[in-house]
Amino acid sequence: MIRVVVVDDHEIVRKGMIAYLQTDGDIEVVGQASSGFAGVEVILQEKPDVVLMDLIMENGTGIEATKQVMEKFPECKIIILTSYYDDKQVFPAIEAGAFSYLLKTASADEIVQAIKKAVIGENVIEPKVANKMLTSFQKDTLKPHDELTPREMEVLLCIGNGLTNQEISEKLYIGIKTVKTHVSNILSKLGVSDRTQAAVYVHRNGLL
Amino acid sequence: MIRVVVVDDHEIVRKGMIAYLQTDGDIEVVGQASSGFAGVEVILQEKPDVVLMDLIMENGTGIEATKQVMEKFPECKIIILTSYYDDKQVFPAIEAGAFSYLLKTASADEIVQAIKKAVIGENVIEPKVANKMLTSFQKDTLKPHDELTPREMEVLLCIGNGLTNQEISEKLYIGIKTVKTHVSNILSKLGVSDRTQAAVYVHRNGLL
DNA sequence: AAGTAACTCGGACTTGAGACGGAGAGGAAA
DNA sequence: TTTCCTCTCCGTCTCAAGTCCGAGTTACTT
Repeated sequence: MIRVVVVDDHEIVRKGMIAYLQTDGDIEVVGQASSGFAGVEVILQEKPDVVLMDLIMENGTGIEATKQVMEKFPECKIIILTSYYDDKQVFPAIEAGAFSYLLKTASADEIVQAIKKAVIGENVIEPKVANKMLTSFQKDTLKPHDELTPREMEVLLCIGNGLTNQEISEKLYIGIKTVKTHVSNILSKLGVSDRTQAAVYVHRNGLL
Repeated sequence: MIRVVVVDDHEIVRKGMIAYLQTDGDIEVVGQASSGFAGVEVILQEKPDVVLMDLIMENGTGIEATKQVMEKFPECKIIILTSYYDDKQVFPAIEAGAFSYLLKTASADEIVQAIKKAVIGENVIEPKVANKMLTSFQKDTLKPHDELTPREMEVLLCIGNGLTNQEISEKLYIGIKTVKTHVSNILSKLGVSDRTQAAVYVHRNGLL
């Protein structure tokens, strides 16, 4: 039997969730709470295998509750349930030690599956959230030129080939003023101060 | 006996040379001429083993004579004798088929040795001329930046790192005017038109 | 003694580069 | 619809860059 605690300040959500979970023969709801503060008490007392935790609550956020639980009871698998995938608290929740991260748009069955996976060590991350995480992690290894627009990249490569603004404007069939605008944007995006350094950047990063 | 023909428009040189060569028991002077034109006639008639040919003569140059002889009598070893090592006709002479290339500053004994070496297939090239030939051959594989002075190379590498003239002047403890002078010289030596192209050159040739 | 090459600097000059601010057109997403 | 991004372009302005000229200094070679 999988021992579960449900923490959510919306009573209707909490009750409904519990009712559904009880229909599954492998799951036993051993506790519930309507705030993060109360949730920590219940969890530390019942020592459940899995916790379903709402992220946004009136009395103490899910983040704080998660942190406190992980400090004293790190074996616990906390599944975060939230309404918005672009919530700014996604990453703090992960950092706090949440094990899985689901949206409330997920079907009841998905939630059950997430609980069962949690006990065997598999975490479930909502695709859109996973995407956000991925791009976030990549941001550390993100090269400055990745934020260049396609047109700017074209111009940058021209600079890397030693072309002047005039030559670039002729090659790309645009005005020299436009080239200057692109160059200015490129320089500030790359964090360099002139085209020569931009050319050096191109070759140092093997863009050619 | 080594059969030799001497071609030189200066009578005193010709006579002196012949007189000296005759003192060597292995050499026999079988003909002489005071112009390239006449020289060809004598050579084709006498079929000597070796020819001592002056490069600069009034009637037909040694170059032309050498070419004509090599066409009809290629086995002949023609030794070019000239006064100046930086003569512009050095390479045309070699191309025409001259076998050895000596300066008139060479000692009489050196000339005799050159003759004896010629018959056994060894050619003798004046060191300075050889040097000129070498650097000439190397010029094909010579990178433009090889002719940069050490200081210019320093400046070029700075450019390759994206430094401005001001920054270079501070790094090398010289005036910005001096930097500009170096940059100008660098650009013309590399055959590029601005510092950006110079920076590209640096990276394309792996100078950093 | 004379020549050559490298390094240094000066002044005057032209021009390309880049910054700054503004702006319109088109497309994609909320 | 509105917002946002991209691409496009304009004018103005400042300054670094580069050219062209000359010139003085070493140091090495002839």
